Amino acid sequence: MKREEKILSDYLSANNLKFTQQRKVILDAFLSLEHHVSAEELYDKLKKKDYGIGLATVYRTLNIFSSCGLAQQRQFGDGQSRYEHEVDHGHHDHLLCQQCGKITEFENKHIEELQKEVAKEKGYVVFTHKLELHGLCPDCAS
Amino acid sequence: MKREEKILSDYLSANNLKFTQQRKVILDAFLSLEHHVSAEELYDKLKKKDYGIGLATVYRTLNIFSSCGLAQQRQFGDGQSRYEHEVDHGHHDHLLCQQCGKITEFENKHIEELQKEVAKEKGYVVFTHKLELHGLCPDCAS
DNA sequence: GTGTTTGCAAATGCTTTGCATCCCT
DNA sequence: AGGGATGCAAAGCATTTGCAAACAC
Repeated sequence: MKREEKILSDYLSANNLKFTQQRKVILDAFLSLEHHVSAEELYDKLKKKDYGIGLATVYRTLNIFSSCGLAQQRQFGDGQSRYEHEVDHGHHDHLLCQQCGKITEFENKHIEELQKEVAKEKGYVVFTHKLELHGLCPDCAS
Repeated sequence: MKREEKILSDYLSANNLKFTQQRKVILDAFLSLEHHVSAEELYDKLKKKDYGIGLATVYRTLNIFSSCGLAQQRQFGDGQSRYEHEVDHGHHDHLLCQQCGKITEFENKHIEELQKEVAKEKGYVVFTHKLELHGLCPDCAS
């Protein structure tokens, strides 16, 4: 059994929820897609395979994935939520192209240390952060 | 005439738009409120004064403010947009309390320099950025 | 005057919910 | 058997849009 499947399965049984066909199918589709998937995109992918899974179920399932740490929900300002895999995919931030919509990930330990300092100065206890750099990707910039 | 009023007035005439009563009233109310106002909050404030201004007009006007640089639109993930004054209020980032919703601003030149380095490494041209630190404010943390 | 703006209500787009039925455990 | 899960359609929100009347220039 895949690691992600075990995480989901454990979470479900711990909360008296059920490991249904749909949840398994949606998990596989979610993992097979690139990062930053919207509910609609996931639903479209499933529709092609004729599983008869409804959009509402996709939303409900993605919320479960968020709750058990399999996915992280993000909003980049285009009006819809996007979901990212969390397992085997450590924390990172995003570069976003305003023209073509491309999303590039990056990580910078030094920035994160400075964030901690800022939080400390202001007396905050910080659990997570979001950093987005908006501009043009290499292709669109040239 | 206030500086903000001149900015709006210039923008409107440059675009063949009109400086209406409503736009003036909404501008004053916007400036009088704290930062990070939602359209609904601004509308509620105006409703109390019985100007008869509709919510649609508030949205339309806030979009104009965004276009002429008087306001910046932000989404903190609670499902609605918030608008900030931009004039006399340089760039900054945010600390957000998950418990009470308090928003604290900060600025850190060093972090911004590192962001530029990251962008350069990845070949991006960056125009703006958003950095949010999510956690507990001093009051809620204790 | 004329073309923009307004308020209202209706429409939109994303997401959630109610409900009868279905399916895990 | 029984309580959670599903699909569908309807409801909810925040935001936008269509339209006739009102207004700025």
